[in-house]
Amino acid sequence: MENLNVCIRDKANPLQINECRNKMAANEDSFTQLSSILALTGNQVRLKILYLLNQEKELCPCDLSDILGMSIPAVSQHLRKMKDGNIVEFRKEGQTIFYSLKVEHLDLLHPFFSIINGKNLTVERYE
Amino acid sequence: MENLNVCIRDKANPLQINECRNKMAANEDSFTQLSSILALTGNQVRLKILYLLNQEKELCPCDLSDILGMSIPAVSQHLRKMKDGNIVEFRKEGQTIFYSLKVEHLDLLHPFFSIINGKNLTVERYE
DNA sequence: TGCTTATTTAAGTATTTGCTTAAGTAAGTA
DNA sequence: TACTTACTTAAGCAAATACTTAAATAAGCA
Repeated sequence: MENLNVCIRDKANPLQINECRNKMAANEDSFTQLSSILALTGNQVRLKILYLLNQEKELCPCDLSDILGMSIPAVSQHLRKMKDGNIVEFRKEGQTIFYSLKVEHLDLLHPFFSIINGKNLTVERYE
Repeated sequence: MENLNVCIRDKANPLQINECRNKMAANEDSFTQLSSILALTGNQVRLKILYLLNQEKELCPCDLSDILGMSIPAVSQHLRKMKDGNIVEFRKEGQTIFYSLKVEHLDLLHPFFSIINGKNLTVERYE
């Protein structure tokens, strides 16, 4: 970035800017991690898969393909992304592979499911 | 999709599949809306902007450009997406435009800010 | 009025995404 | 052993994304 288009208004608070910059630097890793998880949920197909896994406990690629009306490789590739992103896991039973949500990030995901179920956000606790 | 690669195992529960399919159809709009909001948060730059707006109440593109170390047009385009997505709004003061979070979706966003601040939702705290 | 400042918009581009089809793997089954 | 079945992986491609630079807009200010 050349940044020739600099804003030089004197109302800006350099102290505030600097504090913000430090905070960003300090939390760089958190932003990276969280945004990558949210990117996984920010796709309609994957959000549906996550919702279904939450509701049905576990499902195989075949079932998901059937429910979502899309090809098995397409589903499989979404599952791989989420497995790599550490929000789903699987177990094998014969040649069938059952996917499920990892407990680790359930707290992040649960409010999303509540929204979809129509239980509005403002009441989003469920203990 | 040609779906030649169909799974035909007999263990599948057609009743379960069908219920799921109905549920997906019934909530189609919710999935579309929520995933599009989550897609906005699933970008590191935008997540940072949202975090900063939450913390500083309001900021102009110029400040954000300065804090994030990126060009003003780049910031402006992210802000536009989020404005279109209805999660930020703005007010004008002279030639300066101050962006802020829309209250409407604060409940969805707040847990993200808590995670970044280290107040983790789950058990993995470290204080 | 003309010049500067703050911001947006537009056009161009490299990268990423999400599908497709085809091929590969691995666990039953005959 | 060979043939299914369930799934993954690879390659290819159209569309979307996120930046870049340059031009446009619009609000002060001299």
